[in-house]
Amino acid sequence: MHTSRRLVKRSILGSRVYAPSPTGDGAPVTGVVQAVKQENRDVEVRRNVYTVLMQDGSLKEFTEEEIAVAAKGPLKSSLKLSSSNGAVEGQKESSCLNPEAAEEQRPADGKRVSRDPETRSVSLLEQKRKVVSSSIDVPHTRRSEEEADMDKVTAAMVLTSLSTSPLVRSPPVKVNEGLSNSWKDNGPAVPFTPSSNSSSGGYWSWSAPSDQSNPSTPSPPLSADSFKPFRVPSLGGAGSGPTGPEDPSLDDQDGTSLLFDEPIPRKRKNSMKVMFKCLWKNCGKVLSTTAGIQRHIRTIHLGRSCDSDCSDGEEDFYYTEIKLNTDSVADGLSSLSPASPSVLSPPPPPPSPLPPLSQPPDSHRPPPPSNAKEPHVGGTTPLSRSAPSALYLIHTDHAYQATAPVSIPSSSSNSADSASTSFTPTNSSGFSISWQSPPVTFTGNTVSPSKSQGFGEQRSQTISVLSSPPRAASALSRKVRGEGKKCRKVYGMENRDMWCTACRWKKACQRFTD
DNA sequence: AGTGCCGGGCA
DNA sequence: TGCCCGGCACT
Repeated sequence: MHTSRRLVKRSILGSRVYAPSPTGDGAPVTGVVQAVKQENRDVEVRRNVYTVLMQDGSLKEFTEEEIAVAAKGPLKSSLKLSSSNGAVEGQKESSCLNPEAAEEQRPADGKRVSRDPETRSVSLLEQKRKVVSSSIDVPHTRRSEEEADMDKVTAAMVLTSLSTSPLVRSPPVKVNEGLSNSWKDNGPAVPFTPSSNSSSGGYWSWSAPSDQSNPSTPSPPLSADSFKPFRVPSLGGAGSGPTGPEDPSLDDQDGTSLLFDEPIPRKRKNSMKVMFKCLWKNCGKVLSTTAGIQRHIRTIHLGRSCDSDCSDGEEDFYYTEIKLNTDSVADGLSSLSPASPSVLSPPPPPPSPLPPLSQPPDSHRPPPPSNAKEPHVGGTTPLSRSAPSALYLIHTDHAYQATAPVSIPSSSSNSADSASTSFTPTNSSGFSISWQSPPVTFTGNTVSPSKSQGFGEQRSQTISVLSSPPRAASALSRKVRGEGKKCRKVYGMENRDMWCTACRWKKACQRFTD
């Protein structure tokens, strides 16, 4: 309501209108509204004067009534979104606004935007503002009705909310309706095109986790009813042209949607697991359910203790959906750090920057999970903090081999060092893993000093590993895999009887020692 | 998947 | 102790 009102008010510029002929012959002429100014002729009656650029290039001023009469109806305004020159063909008054909108135009509305005459040259920026403001649902609750200088302030607010909100929102349905009515015949002048929209949205919003320039509770609580209409067209809405209103449902099912409706677990690919990652600054909480992540955000970050029913939906801004390949990453997540993907897990540790200590400067740069779909979060994300830790483990797993007395490859010296600092077994054989959550992660694929073992077996053995000196002797004694010929290769399986006994017994070959 | 071989079971 | 094999690491 209020939103549309404002849109109406602002959108008159650029409208093509009929105006009385300046020659007085009665033949209406067309012109484009260039500016609106408000005349306060007396205290009570305020009237708008429209500066219209006539076809002949002259500028004329008309009162609202004059234009309205000439146009056979009240001066209607809709979003006159036009290309750069503001020329709007074919939209004229045919842009049928609902009576309510028309009514908003009346002088009686004391809150009409006072348009400075200097704005008669409608700049590109102005046009863009209109585009933006028409595409974005700015909840009226955030805006004061007393805003006098609407254009700039509104635009600023819109931009601000856009840039800070992790969620790109779509224009409210009402706006779309208006648009579809007035623009349906107007292909090129689509309010927003896929490119423009996605670019703007992608550009501003989400660098969220990495870009922490908007640390303080960025995005406003938007009214819940504005959610659904909005979330949709942001991505696919424009692809099919000016069919904005129909898009929502379609886009909602878009698998690549960045939007998260409450019933998230809809269609999931077999091997994909959907998690929800907290986007709060320095928080990387990953939970498996929307309820969980919302609760986390609500309680931890928003400081609200109440239940979800008193939520205004603000939590939605602070988490994102990520898809994990359950074969690899998710498994690592769930098995290595069981605490994280759990709804019931306690709140994460107080937000803190990534511990530089635990991360060797150059030895590892965990590639983001290939299948993890994240909304262009640059660099290391909270997720990648946990998931790649599996890789980390795998790397360090080689450490024990490197710590053989013979030589220590420099590449692994880092982990060896960190091992000595973070965890110091009796003989520093590669107990290096020292990243964030100490005990739990440690149980993962830690170094098995003596011999390789099954995963579960390693887990069960963790205690003993911690409590007793690793069997370094046996670990180190494991022969480096011989590269030379072995009995099996030489004689083949069919001549097994020709193998040395060791080979026959699956022991280290004694015949072809390296 | 193939290979090397460690750890452990069994007689 | 000899023999065998499960299973892991590595290629």
